[in-house]
Amino acid sequence: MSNTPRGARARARIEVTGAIKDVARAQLAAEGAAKLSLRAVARELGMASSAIYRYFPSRDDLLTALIIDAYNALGEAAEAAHDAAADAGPTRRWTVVCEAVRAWALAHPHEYALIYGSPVPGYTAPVDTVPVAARVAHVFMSILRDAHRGPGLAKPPLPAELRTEAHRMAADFAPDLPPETVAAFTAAWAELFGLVGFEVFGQFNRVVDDRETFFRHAAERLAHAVGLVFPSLPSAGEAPLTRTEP
Amino acid sequence: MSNTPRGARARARIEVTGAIKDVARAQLAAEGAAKLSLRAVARELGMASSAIYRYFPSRDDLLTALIIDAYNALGEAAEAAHDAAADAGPTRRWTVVCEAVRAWALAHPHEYALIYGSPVPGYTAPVDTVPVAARVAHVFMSILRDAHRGPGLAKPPLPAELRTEAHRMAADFAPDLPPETVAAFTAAWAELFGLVGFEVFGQFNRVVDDRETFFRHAAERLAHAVGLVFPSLPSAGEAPLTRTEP
DNA sequence: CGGGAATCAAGAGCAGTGCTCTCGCTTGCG
DNA sequence: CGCAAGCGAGAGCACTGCTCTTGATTCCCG
Repeated sequence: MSNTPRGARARARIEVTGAIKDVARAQLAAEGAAKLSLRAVARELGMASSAIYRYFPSRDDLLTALIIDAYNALGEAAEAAHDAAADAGPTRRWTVVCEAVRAWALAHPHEYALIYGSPVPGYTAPVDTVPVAARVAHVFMSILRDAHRGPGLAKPPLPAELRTEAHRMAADFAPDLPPETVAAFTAAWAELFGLVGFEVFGQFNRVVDDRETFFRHAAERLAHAVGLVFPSLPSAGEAPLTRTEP
Repeated sequence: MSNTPRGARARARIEVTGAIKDVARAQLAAEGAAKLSLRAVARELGMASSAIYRYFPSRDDLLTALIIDAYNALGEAAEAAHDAAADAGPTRRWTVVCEAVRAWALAHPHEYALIYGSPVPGYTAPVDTVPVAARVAHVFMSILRDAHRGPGLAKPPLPAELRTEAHRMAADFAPDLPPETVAAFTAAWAELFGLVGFEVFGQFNRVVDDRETFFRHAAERLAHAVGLVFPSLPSAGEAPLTRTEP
C-alpha cells in the first residue's frame, strides 16, 4: 500500500499523523464534528497546538482525512459483508450489504454524519474523496453485474425522457450493465441512504419501532426496484394491485 | 395567530426577535449553520452581543427557532404546491409535492441541511419541532387518503414479519389508511429525502446530469411504491420482468 | 564525516467565538 | 406615583483556529 519510509523521521511522521487522526476520531465519535478542536487533540497528545499544523495545514484538512477514513471504513464494512455472503444469491447479498451499511452507520453515527450529513461550513469535498466515496456503490454494482450474468436481473421500466440520461450514466459508470439497471440503481442508492439517514439522525424516533425488520423489508423492495428478483418468492414485490376498500 | 401584544414593549420585543431571526437566517443562507455567529448578527443589528441573550437564551435556541421556521417554510411550500394542483389526480399531486420539496431544498440548501442534515453538536431537537416536522408528511398522507377514498390506491405488499409494526404505525398516525399503505409510505418518505439530500449535498455531482427528469421519474416510482396508480399508464411502473440479455 | 538545509516542537500572540455578570436606563403595571 | 421588571451596553472569562518567531533536532549530500 504505502512505500517503505525513507528514514526514521518519515516513520515518526506517519506515526504522529496517525495518532492525531486517532484522537481526532475519538473526539469526533464523542462530541461530533462541530466540536472537534485542534487544541484539544494537541492537549490530549501532550503537544503544542501549533505543532499540529506541521501535519495538517488546517482543521478542514484534518476533517478531510477523517472523511476519507470514514468512506473507507464504510466501504470495507460493505465489502466484508458482501464477501461473507458470497455464496448467497444476488438478492440476499443485496440486502446483506444494505444491512451492513445501516449497521455501520448506527455504530458510527458521527462519522456517518460526516460523509452523508450536511457538508461542513464553506467546506467543499476535495476530489480525493470521490473514489473512496464510490466504494459501496461499487459493491452494489458488482452484485448487479453478477445477477446480470446469471439469471436474476430484470430490466426496470425506463420512460423515454430518461433514456439518454440513463445511457450516459451507464456509459460512464457501468458499460456492462443495461441503462435501465443503472438508472434504477442510482435512485435506489440515494433512497437507501435516505432510509439509513432517517434512522441515524433520529427522524424515525416515535415513528418506526421495529426498525430492524422495517429496514430489511425496505431493502428488499429496493432490491426489487433495481431488478433483482427474489429467489424464493419470484414476484413477491409485485402482488396484483388489489384496490383498497375504503 | 398571535394575540395582540399587551403594550408597546411587547410589540418591540417580537419585532426585535423577528429582526434577529431575519439576519440570522441571512447569515445561515450565506455561510451555513456552523458559521452562524451571535456576535455577527448583533453587529449587523447595531446592538451589543450580550443583548441578544435577552431574546434567545443561547445560540442553540436561535438555531431551534430557525429549524422550526424551516420546517414551516418547507411545509408551506408543500401545501401550496398541493393546493395549486388540487384538481389533478393523486399521482400527479404526489409528484408535484415531491418536486416542491426538492425545489425548496435546492433553493434553501442551508436551511434544508439544518432540518434534514446532520444534527448539530450535542444538540437534540426539542419536542416543539415534532409537529412542524410532520407537515410535509401530512400533505402526502392527505393525498393517500384521497386516493384511498377514490379509485386510485393499491395495497403494497406487506410481509408477515412487518404486519404488527405496520398496524401499530397505522393506528398511531393514520387509522383511516391501510397498514400496508402506511408502512410503504414511511419508507417512501425517507427515500424521498434520500433523493433530495443526495442532490442538495452534492452526492449526484458528476453522476446525474439531468437531475430534473431523473427526480421526476424517481418520484413517480415512489408514487407507485405507495400504491398510487398512474392515471394515464395504469401499470407503467410494472412492465413485465423481462430478463436482461447479458 | 561534517556542515547546510529541511523538519520539527514550542511559545506568544491575534482575532474571533459563546456566554456571564454587573451596571445603569427605560418602561409599564399595580 | 413608585417600584419591579425588562432592556442595552460594556467588561470579562475561557475558549477556538491560525500565524509567526525562535530554537532544537534530524536528515541528506558533498
